[in-house]
Amino acid sequence: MPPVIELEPAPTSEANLEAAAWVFKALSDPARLKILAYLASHDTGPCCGPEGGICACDLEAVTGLSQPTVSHHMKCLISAKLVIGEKRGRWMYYRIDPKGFALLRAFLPRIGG
Amino acid sequence: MPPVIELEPAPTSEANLEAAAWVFKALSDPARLKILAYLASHDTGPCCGPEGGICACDLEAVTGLSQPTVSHHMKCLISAKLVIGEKRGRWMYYRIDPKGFALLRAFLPRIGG
DNA sequence: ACAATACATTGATAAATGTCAATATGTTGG
DNA sequence: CCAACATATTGACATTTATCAATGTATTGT
Repeated sequence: MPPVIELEPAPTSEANLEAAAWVFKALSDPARLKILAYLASHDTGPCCGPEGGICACDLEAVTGLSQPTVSHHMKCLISAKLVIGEKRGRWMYYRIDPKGFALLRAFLPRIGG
Repeated sequence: MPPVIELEPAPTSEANLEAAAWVFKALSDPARLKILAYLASHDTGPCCGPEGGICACDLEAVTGLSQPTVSHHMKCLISAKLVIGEKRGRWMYYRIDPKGFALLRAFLPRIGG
């Protein structure tokens, strides 16, 4: 169960360590990094046309993983506030969520980065 | 087994995804984040005096974990190039390794950060 | 050389994770 | 309403992970 991810400037409290750890864990899988890299570098995918953006089936193609596995990864990325999912019609469109990355940028200096 | 972590500017190749994922995985545990935060904010610890720096037994006190568990975590952080360990006499002294963080800073923009 | 110290390694165990097949849910077109 | 489609959820499984107790290794002080 994901911790509640607050976006405060954050002392290094226990709760903040867990929130940051959760974001890092979401980033600790190559498939999820590949998904993020694709989202970060494409506004549209081949599946659902140039209108919508990037949908789940695009990400199946990008990763070579099964549909349930992609769905699982997206849930993980969304829970870490790294991705925003928006349902339009039958499709889920995904895009980068800056909130998780903002948390990372705020947290990294506290651990040496 | 950890991937070989290269420090090249890095296209989003499979090898680079795995290297970055390995660093993120090292950061995905609250105990390791607490260790890094301590290393980043202290030049010396109470155990081995003001001379040496921060040794393993300092980190046992900081984390409340057993000695083998701390040793395991340090091995993980070192393999990700987030920490440098130096043995002096009986003690292992640890400090932040900038290389892992440099890899992160180079990689984050590729995934939306 | 010996005892004590500091850390590493091994072995064991419970919990979490990534994956897919099967199934369920919700949406659209006819 | 019904069939087809896109995605989510569930269940199962193998793998990985975090943890500690027990033991091993290396270094120091006497």
